[in-house]
Amino acid sequence: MRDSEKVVMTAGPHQRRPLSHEAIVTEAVAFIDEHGLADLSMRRLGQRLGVEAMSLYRYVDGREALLDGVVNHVTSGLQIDPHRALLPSDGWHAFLHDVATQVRGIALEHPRVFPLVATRSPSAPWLRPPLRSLDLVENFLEGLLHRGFDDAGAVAAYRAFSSFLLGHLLLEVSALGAETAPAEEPLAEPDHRPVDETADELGERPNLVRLRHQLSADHSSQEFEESLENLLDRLERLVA
Amino acid sequence: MRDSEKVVMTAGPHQRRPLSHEAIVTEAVAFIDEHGLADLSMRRLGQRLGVEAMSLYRYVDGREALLDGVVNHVTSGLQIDPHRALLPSDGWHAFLHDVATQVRGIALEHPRVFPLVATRSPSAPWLRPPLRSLDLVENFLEGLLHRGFDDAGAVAAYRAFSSFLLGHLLLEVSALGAETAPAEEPLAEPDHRPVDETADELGERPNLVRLRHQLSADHSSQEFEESLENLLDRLERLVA
DNA sequence: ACCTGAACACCGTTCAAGT
DNA sequence: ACCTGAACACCGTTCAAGT
Repeated sequence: MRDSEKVVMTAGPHQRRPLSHEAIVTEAVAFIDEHGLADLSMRRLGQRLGVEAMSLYRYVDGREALLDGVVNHVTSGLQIDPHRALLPSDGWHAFLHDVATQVRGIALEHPRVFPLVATRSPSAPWLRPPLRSLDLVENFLEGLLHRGFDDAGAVAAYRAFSSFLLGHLLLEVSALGAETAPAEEPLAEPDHRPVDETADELGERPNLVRLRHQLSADHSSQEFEESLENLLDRLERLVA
Repeated sequence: MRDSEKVVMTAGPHQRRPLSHEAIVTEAVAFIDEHGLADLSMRRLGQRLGVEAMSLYRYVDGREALLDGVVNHVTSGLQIDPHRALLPSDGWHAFLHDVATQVRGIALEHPRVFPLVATRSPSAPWLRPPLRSLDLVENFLEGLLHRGFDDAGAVAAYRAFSSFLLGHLLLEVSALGAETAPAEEPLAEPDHRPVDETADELGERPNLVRLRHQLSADHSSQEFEESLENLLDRLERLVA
């Protein structure tokens, strides 16, 4: 850790609600949202809860288990009810659209947690991120089967859908990081470079120079919807 | 770190080739391939190079910079030559297929490094994982423009392509992790559970019980090819 | 029952000192 | 020029001891 980013985390004995697995995990999520995963330590988390780090070990099984808890916590907000109709004219189309929108909501609410959801090893070989719990997948499959998919189709849809969500949402939160990360010390040397400051870095790369604004432009919502529609079209072939 | 997984890393003073940025990064990649990112420390990496940890700081700017170096190193193997024809009848179709295959090759060669490629914040807002360097993106865009894409089409293709690669490859390496992770202590209690050992964990989840083998089955190569073909079809609409 | 002090084996990083 | 010893401020984790 460089000296300039040494973290002091002065938030003193915060509240001192009764400790519990739930309370600890919730606070860990809040911490990562604010400071990022790299700054999360058992000691600092304890401090935020008004307790010494060692106390946390009564409720969580170490740091790795805590991170599993964090992933479970953010994904447990998902409501996948396989049998309730979402609209008058419900179908698997609406069902998948709803699940996709919910997962995207989580990713955007917790952009610094989502990479964890995307990259932690699933706990069983039949689970894939980002729908990584037994209940979530059971309900997801049931929702599709209930709406006309056969077994093979539902399995194929689970895979294609997982891959779609991972790709789009990771790209989206990664773009969020790219905008905020370079602003580490925004007040350092306000303007010592020429107006077109990026010309130097980009150098002899004419396409990048010409297209960098288009490349940075954010159309993630539309792209998400369009790609999702495309995926749904593809899945038409799988429904029995 | 639980006691059972305490790492001893007994590989003594390995070689003692002359230290350099390149040598250090290369060894770091090898280390992550073998032991995973969590076990990589400056001290252990120094040990592997026959040197004290402090010596590494002459050549790399700390651990975070080392990880950036690791990401650059594995992606620098990519050969994106925008103007050389890959086949007699070259076109953007073949060009994208080639790039996709190369990136997939990297992910499968370094499954424990790829999550880093996928999740580290890009160094500029016009870069997206997994094609995260200025040269890579410049060549990628040039390759498409050279084969008939206009500016907007090339930018849209870059995005769709990035998302596709991220999703598929992360899903694929994540599946690799799920198979190896539970086998932490494979000799502990060989068979004390009933034959259908998974029935307990899966509980009242009939779809999972019935489909778990299909869910675990690996068809990643075919799925990659098929989804890629689908993406290429979609991109037809973008070419001028 | 719940929390802590003290301790252990590790970290990343700096820097004056060695060769 | 290149490497190291010693030191500093941190880690995760255990466990006997306190209340």
